[in-house]
Amino acid sequence: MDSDASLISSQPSSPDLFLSDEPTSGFSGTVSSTQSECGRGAQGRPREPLRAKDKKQMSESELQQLRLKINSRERKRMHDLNIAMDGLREVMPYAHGPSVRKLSKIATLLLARNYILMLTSSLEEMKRLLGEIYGGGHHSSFHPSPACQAGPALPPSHGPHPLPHPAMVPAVSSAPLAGASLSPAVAAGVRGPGSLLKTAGAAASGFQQWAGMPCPCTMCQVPPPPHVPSAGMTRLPSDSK
DNA sequence: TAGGCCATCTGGTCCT
DNA sequence: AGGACCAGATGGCCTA
Repeated sequence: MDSDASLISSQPSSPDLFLSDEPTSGFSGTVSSTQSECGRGAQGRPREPLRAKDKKQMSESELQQLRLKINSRERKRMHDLNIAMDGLREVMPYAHGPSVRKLSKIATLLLARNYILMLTSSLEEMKRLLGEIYGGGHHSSFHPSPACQAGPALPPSHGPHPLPHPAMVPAVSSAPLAGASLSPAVAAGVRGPGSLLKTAGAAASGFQQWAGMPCPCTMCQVPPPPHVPSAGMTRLPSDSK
């Protein structure tokens, strides 16, 4: 534990020092920029702990400089991750606004998963309904060709609901995220029940309405799919890691 | 005050 | 060699 690096870390650099190393505020937000900006020669080398030798050869200040550089990179990486997380929050069908507490990271991920499952289910339901409408004939207008499968299950302009979606809200803000093994706070998706929405009641009452109009999406047109919402948060085997 | 969430640092591992 | 990625540790902030 007492390595040279820990020696450095034992000298807590001031925040100013860290910030001055790289202006993260000016970062472009291109998540993949750090991966593609520098051309690196590809060569397979045996991985061995060569850092230890190098560290001993480096002076104290050089080590500190290296540490600051690495820390800065890691900070930027985490900032990129947070920006991506914010982008995910923006497209989630959840009430946004100053009066709404921001979803936590774990809640965002779980909600996103739920949302994807819901959309998948909606698409399947749409296909089924179209199949019924146009008859069961194999030459009906509805044929699940690859091109049509990418078709408009929802209008292209159908963005995220300004209000919590009926299929999403219960899963996040009140009902247990069907993962069950999550902590209550995480399962609630917010820091404390009822604290996410100051106007939770109003939001909940807007279920079948979408911006004052009947919601065009299939979730509001047809009964909720039997298997998705409740099973939305069932944990994958890999989740249990 | 305990618990949750988060940012940051850090060392290790993997990849190019 | 350098960078990305990952996970553990730590401390601060906030809320019930």
